[in-house]
Amino acid sequence: METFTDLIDRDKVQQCPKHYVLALTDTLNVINGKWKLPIIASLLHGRVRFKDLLENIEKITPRMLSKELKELEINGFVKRQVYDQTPVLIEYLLTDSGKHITKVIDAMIDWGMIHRAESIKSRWQ
Amino acid sequence: METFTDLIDRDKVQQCPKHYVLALTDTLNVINGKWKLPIIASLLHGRVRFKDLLENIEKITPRMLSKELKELEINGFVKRQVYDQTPVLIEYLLTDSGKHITKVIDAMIDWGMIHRAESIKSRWQ
DNA sequence: AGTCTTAGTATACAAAAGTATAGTAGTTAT
DNA sequence: ATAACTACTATACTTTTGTATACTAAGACT
Repeated sequence: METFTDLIDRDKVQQCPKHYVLALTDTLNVINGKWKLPIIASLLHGRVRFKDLLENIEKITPRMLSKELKELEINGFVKRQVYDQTPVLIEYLLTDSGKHITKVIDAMIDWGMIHRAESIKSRWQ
Repeated sequence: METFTDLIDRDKVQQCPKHYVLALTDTLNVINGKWKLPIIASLLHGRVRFKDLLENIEKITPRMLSKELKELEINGFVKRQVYDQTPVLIEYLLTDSGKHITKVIDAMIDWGMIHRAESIKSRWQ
């Protein structure tokens, strides 16, 4: 597949297709904000309950957790599963799309680590 | 190098090292907000002047452009070069780190496009 | 002297994101 | 009857992010 890097290399970025821009802003929306990545990290373990997320993620309030989970669900990133027991059991889990975001996270960590190394180096030049 | 995906696969994410988290938030800080990616996209063409950025990036105000460029400069992502001519010429350009962010952008576009395809599919199931 | 250009800054405001704290509904346990 | 647990919601507030509009400084141009 043709990548963004390819487009840049050929100095064609001005014609960067709209579906690329859409895909990019989609991804940004999914990971952006203070709590999205911590939530995703917690869900990568498997199915988790509201209460456990509240405990695992330091300092998040129920309001923010509820809001973010709703957004992630609407965006098809997270599934909310209700088990009709008593007491009611509700579990959150990542969809397949949700699981695949690790590729993006890897690329981000990769860049971030190289970038840190380079900014330290350049301070001593 | 050990990736985030590796950590998840081995169910070890709880011990996810701090430098990974730092690298990840660094990257997120660089690309998030409304204007960062449009500015980066414009700078990928080469050296650009303030005025040209104002024209290339639709609807950005000089205040926001100035603010974002300063942040990107502080983060070692962009370089500001002053040519002592008359009239003064100032050019902005990406550092090497800045250029390499295309890898992250590629991963994001990739995920975004697959995710879009999957959410459309799942609507008809 | 007045206008143009470049590269911004200043001030005030609106909107979005996040925080703090308390409360609710439906059980279950004592 | 009262207390506890789960999964939230409500209200009010603060902080951050972004917008609108106008202005400045320094030289060049006429």
